[in-house]
Amino acid sequence: MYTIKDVASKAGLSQATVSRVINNHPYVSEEKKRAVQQAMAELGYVPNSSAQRLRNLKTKKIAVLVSRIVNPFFSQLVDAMEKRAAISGFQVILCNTRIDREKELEYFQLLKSKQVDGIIMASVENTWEVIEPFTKYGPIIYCNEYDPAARVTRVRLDQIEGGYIGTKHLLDKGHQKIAYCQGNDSSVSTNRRIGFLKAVTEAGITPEPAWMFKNIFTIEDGREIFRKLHALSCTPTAVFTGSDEVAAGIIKEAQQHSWRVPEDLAVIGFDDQPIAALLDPQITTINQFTTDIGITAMNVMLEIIHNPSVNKPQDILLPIRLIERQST
Amino acid sequence: MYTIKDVASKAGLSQATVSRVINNHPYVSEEKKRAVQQAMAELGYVPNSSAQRLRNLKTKKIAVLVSRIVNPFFSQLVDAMEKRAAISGFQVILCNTRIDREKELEYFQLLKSKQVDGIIMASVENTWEVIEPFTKYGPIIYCNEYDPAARVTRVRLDQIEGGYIGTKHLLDKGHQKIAYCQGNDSSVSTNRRIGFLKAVTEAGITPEPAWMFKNIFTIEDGREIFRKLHALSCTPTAVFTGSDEVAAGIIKEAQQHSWRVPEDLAVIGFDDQPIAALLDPQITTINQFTTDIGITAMNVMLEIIHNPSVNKPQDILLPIRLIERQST
DNA sequence: TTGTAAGCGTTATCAA
DNA sequence: TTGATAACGCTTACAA
Repeated sequence: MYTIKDVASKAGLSQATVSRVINNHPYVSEEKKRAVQQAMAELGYVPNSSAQRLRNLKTKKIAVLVSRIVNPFFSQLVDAMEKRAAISGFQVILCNTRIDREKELEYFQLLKSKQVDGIIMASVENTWEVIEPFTKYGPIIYCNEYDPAARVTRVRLDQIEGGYIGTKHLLDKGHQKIAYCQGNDSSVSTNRRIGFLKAVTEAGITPEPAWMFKNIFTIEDGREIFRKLHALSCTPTAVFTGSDEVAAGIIKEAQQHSWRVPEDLAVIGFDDQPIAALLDPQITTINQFTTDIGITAMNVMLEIIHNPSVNKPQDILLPIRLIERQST
Repeated sequence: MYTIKDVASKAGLSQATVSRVINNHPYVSEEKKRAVQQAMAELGYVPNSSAQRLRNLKTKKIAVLVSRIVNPFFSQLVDAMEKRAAISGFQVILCNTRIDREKELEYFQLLKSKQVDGIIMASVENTWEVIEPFTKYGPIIYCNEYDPAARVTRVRLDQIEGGYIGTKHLLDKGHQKIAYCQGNDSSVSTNRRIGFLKAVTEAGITPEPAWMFKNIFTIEDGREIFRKLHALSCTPTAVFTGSDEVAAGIIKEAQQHSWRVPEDLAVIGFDDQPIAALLDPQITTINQFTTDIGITAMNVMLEIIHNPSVNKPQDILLPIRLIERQST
């Protein structure tokens, strides 16, 4: 492995001059600059980034925490973030928490030990009390998560609105008996439920506890939900799922039990994943403009890193939209 | 930010002793060990990893290169790898090349500049001639890619067999006019084509050039393919797609043109992604045991990092299997 | 415009 | 069993 010293002696110059060339400093004569560049090329020299970081305390890396990378919403989000980051020469470290509090905490050490310049949390497992102490080691922002207690910048959708318009749509279609699925007790799920409850309450309906489900994430979870509903004496006529994957699972299982969708059971998804437009019936869903969220969040993070004084908690809301298809 | 110096003076000991405690060296008295640990805890000290790396030339990070993270095959693969890596205290850096040669090359700098301990290539854009020079900076292995010229360890599936059994299945169903889609000219695609050609040739069929398509990746690409086939005077009765996403696109577009699948057009996918079992008709596909590939590849990489002398090119083949559903 | 040299935080060698 | 100190490779005052 060649070092800056090797380049310097090969070019017959000092390390300082080589360093200046590497970092594009002014006040280097064209002639020496060329000599250095040639020496670097001949040796195939690449600066040791650990040494650079030790000096600069900058890593040009951003950690993105997601709970389930296999969820297309998250992989699309990470894709968008990575694209934006690359333009500014930053790399993304994918941190897959698997909905695990402890694992999330481990990832915070990345910030503490200066392995990343900032953290974007596209999922949040721990409470703000636990997370807050880490903010002094570097910027942390929330993306698509909302915790009223958290004093951080967040880029998000109005999930209350999302829960509301989705439920309102089912009510408008004449449904009175509506089941409700959600993931864990994240802010996203909690706010969607607030929206859901707001809509049904406005319609003068009392939500049925037996139709409210938690910790529902996957296609298989969706299938399970249908089997549970099917076993009840009194079944709902519609389901708000909070996820296209869950919706897909419910729909397939329902069809296998010879139920018609939406006639026997209306199902509404969330996210507008590719799958939503492919099923038969196509799934009515709520579009989150995933790419926009990712790019916006990364923009904010890069801005904060570039100019830490802008790191005042902001609340950036992006639009949300119902996409009516055939499953409702 | 606290350093080892702060811990040392707080504990009234030398930096060397603190370092020994951090690294679990022998010959530290229990008493001083406790003193150091207490000092570290009180300060909330975390070692600066850049400094550690500069000394050790170890990063505990592995770069995983994929061409499209939004492809569920890759996100599942990365998920499996990350899971295995985490068990050994390693982190995965997700490198999304977007099928871009230049971008892939940039990621190789990670190895050269000592930012990762190794690279797993789940996609390969450059030729072996271009990649080979980087192998002297650290271990590089191929995962699910096969280039006969490449002198690297590879964990892979027999893609020739995959192409063969998929095509054989269509032939067994009585199809004589079979179209063929593939991605770019990667080894995966190339080998599948070899298998495809082997099967049709054995059946005494001459492949029709107008039915052979390249650079087909997405659902939308699949839709486009159907429109192209539809416009031909002589249309095939079956399509080998090389991807469940592409298969899904073809099927949906065909249905929108009132073609029946599989009666008017049989379609076979690849990967056994969740989507394959959800469409109507469910997609016949070829299972790649994604999780197994990911874990195996990561196992191999960790072993090489742990003991570089084992880095002799091996060829590890994992099983492949046809999953017959309704689209053929 | 260039060079010298100190220092970033850690670990390993050597001496005590 | 502990401590002093020299690296690791790089950047940046400061001096020339």
